Amino acid sequence: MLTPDPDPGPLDAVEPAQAERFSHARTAQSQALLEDYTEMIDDLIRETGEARITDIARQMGVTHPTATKAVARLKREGLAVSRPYRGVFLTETGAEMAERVRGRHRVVVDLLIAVGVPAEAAEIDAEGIEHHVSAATLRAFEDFLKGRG
Amino acid sequence: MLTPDPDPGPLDAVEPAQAERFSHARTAQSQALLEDYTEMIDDLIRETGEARITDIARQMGVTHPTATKAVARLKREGLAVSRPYRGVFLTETGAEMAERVRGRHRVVVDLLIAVGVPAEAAEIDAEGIEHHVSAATLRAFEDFLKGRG
DNA sequence: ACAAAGATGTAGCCATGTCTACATTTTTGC
DNA sequence: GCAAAAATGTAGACATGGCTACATCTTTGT
Ligand SMILES: [Mn+2]
Ligand SMILES: [Mn+2]
Ligand SMILES: [Mn+2]
Ligand SMILES: [Mn+2]
Repeated sequence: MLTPDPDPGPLDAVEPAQAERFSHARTAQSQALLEDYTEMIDDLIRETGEARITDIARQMGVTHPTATKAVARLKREGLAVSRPYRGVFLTETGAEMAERVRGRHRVVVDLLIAVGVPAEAAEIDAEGIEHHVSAATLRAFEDFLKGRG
Repeated sequence: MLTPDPDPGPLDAVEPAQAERFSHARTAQSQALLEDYTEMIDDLIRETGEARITDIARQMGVTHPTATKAVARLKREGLAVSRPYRGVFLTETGAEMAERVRGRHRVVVDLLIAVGVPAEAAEIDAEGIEHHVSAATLRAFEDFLKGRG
């Protein structure tokens, strides 16, 4: 192809950006499970003093081997530690993630409610939405909420 | 355990609802890929007259075997049809999904911008957020936007 | 018409995340 | 202290969604 641009068509210019967006969304999604488990384990520890595999599984709505595998991934990624037949604990990194994720979750729920989403729908949808809220978007949400005191 | 409620703890009441939310988010996520491919194939057909595997792959930012597998799933779910070495076409069901998904995507982007999210961040984040926006939330978004002329 | 280039198909690898089934360990209740 | 119950571990199946490598078909250019 010696003429590299034989009528680009309306799509060619937008293509790379769109592909990048899809790719970005896939990456965000791959973090979602880690974020949810981390936040939830932190919740369990705060509220019950420990996070057992059974509790984690029940809270996530999965079977216990699924929870075990998820915790294995958390450990592999340096977010949690655990020893056989003992509870799961967050590393410092994990605790920081839990902190950050909890705050973002709350802001997302509040934002949804602030624009008129019914509370129950806000709670449900936020659980998925939160993982795709970037730092820039989070900041905008916070500013919007602030301007409503 | 004869005493089935030996101090419920603050968490037990909230547990089932939370598990249900996580479960709901997982289900929504399993639809995300179908929605994105369907919308995007419809875009390609509108703008270039057809949707070839290579174009689909490039637009999604994946390799062509990945696109082929995704299209196989679309066909299996009754959203698309295709024949070897020919383009991909949407069924009536697929076209309806594309229509719905396109509208929701636009509303999500507009809502994000309306609450102050920078346009580029809105475009990026919407690609992931959209799949977790329920009918109730979408309606609220539309109402909010309406009340802004 | 035909060779080269491009598009598509297909096989098979890997990682993730779900499950069921079964084994083992720990905790509980008496 | 010990048997039963509960919790945890582990194996292995299945589905999904990425990828590379290679085979085959179609389109293009001369
Ligand atoms: Mn979540
Ligand atoms: Mn959350
Ligand atoms: Mn999307
Ligand atoms: Mn979209």
